[in-house]
Amino acid sequence: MLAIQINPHSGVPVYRQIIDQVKFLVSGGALRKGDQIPSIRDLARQLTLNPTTIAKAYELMAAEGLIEKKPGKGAFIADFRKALNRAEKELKLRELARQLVVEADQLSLSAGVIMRIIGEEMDRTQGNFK
Amino acid sequence: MLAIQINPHSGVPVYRQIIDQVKFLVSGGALRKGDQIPSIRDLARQLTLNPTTIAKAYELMAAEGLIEKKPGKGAFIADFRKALNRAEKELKLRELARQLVVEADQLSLSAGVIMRIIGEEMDRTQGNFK
DNA sequence: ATAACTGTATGATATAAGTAATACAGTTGA
DNA sequence: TCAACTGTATTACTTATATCATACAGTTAT
Repeated sequence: MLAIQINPHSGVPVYRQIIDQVKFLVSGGALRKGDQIPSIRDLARQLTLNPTTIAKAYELMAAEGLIEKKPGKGAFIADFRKALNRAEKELKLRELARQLVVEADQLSLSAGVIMRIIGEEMDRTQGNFK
Repeated sequence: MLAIQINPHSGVPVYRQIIDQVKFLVSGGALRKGDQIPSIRDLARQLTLNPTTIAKAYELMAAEGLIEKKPGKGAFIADFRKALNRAEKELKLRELARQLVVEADQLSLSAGVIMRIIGEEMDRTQGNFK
């Protein structure tokens, strides 16, 4: 059973918390392509939430290409890496990069520091970087 | 006069657009520490918006340490780099870095590609990186 | 075929976010 | 001093967000 913990009083919408946690689990390798995640209703019961709320999270994840929903079967981690081509991926990342660079510039952190911090975060993420 | 352009139909709240543009102008060197920015009421007139909306943007920028508001005088770009110490700065940046790394991992972009894109964005930003 | 499961669609409701109207209060500089 | 400027505070209004209740419709496996 998937270990999803939500905090209803965190201020972060629960549907967002669900997405973040699934992403985190995928990122850490706990969930892999093809793995089944709980059905909308199961997770709704488990978290004592309305199924519509879970459906919203799943809907958004499916739109991102993170999962695939199969009516009658369930929801599965998708091969989302193929959903976007190389150029689209880079564009998506570039947005985040620009945001980070602008922020870093305003903090007057040097290029070296920025690169070090990113490197450290890569190490911390148990993804494909090791 | 400050060149601030807002788009009321972009979906992005106008107070946020204002903050983003000021940050952009600071980042690009068009605004420097000590420079005066328009008074709340001036900008409100200029953009045909309620002063309260501008006040909100200024309030948030002041809270971030980006500007200083001086009643009776106006608002000025602050020496915000001194507002945070080194550790706080890095912590702030680390948050953005983690977000970027998780995203990049999910897109299965290599460390090399990530570093290249960030480098390119640094070049693009006319900040202190050159 | 049909019970038990999947996700889907529609509408209601409560809360928060964004913006505005308006009145307030302090600072400046002739 | 006082007119003309600064930012501030309170309140109201509108729109968007988040969640829920409930009914719908397709798929599966016995």
